[in-house]
Amino acid sequence: MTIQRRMILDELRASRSHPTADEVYERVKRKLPRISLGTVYRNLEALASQGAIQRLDLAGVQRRFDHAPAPHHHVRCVRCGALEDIILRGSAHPDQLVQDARGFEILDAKLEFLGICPECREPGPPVPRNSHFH
Amino acid sequence: MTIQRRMILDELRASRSHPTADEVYERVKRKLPRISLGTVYRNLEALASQGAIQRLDLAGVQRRFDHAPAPHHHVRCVRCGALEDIILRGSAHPDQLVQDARGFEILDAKLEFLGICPECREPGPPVPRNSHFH
DNA sequence: CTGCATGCAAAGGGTTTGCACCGGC
DNA sequence: GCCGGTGCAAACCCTTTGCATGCAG
Repeated sequence: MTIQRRMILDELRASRSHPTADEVYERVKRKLPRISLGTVYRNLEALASQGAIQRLDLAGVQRRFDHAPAPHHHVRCVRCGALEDIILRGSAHPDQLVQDARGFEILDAKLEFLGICPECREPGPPVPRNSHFH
Repeated sequence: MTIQRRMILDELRASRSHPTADEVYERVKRKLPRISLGTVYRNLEALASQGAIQRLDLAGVQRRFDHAPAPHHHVRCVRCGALEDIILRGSAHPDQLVQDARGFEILDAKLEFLGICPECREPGPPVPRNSHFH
């Protein structure tokens, strides 16, 4: 556990926003100005593979990282791209949703909701859209 | 509807495999040797935005394209990366799964299952793993 | 001393874009 | 001729990687 890895983990835990690697990099750089983006990627990867954090590979957008290692689901705002945790009604095994699995052995499911966040629902200046958010 | 766009659409419809853009490119190139990858991307994008086909932005992998414009769900093999359509038990609105939406207005959900495909379940030479497939 | 993690920069893969050209109208 | 769509290549973004250096144990 180097000082870089420590700061990266702290920064991630201090943030609720599921930051991207370069967001983590920008924040950690305030305290460790000589840290490199490569180091951030390497440490995020290492932390994820040891189960301390979670990689979020979401549909069609840049990868994000989650301080919480346990799997859970997310909502993404289709206007501004904001990403938040979401709470589902039940925690049924994905198998229970499947009628015909085409012979696959189902291990897991990735469920991402799309919607409009509270801020974007309010009237106001239009948020610049990004095709990735659809 | 240029000849290029026609061939791209035909090739996609002839394929069940949800090909990537470069796979479409390789296949169409057999009949139109001078077609460029840029043209393939532009036409896939155009076809998708006019609703003739569907872009699949899946979690953590290269984008794929689906000849079927209607939304449906998929299974991805975590070993070989194969992607197939899947049939769910019901067609409940995603809202019904959500207990706390954090103020979001839920519009849609992207649901992707992960599993092992029939081929990869059989004993045999191990399929080279790709970290993207997890 | 040894070795692993770092900083740096370059490479890599997938996708988008600028631009000149072409071909149909 | 006009104009949109093309081919080509370069640019782009995110991510990974090779390498020499440096710090920790």
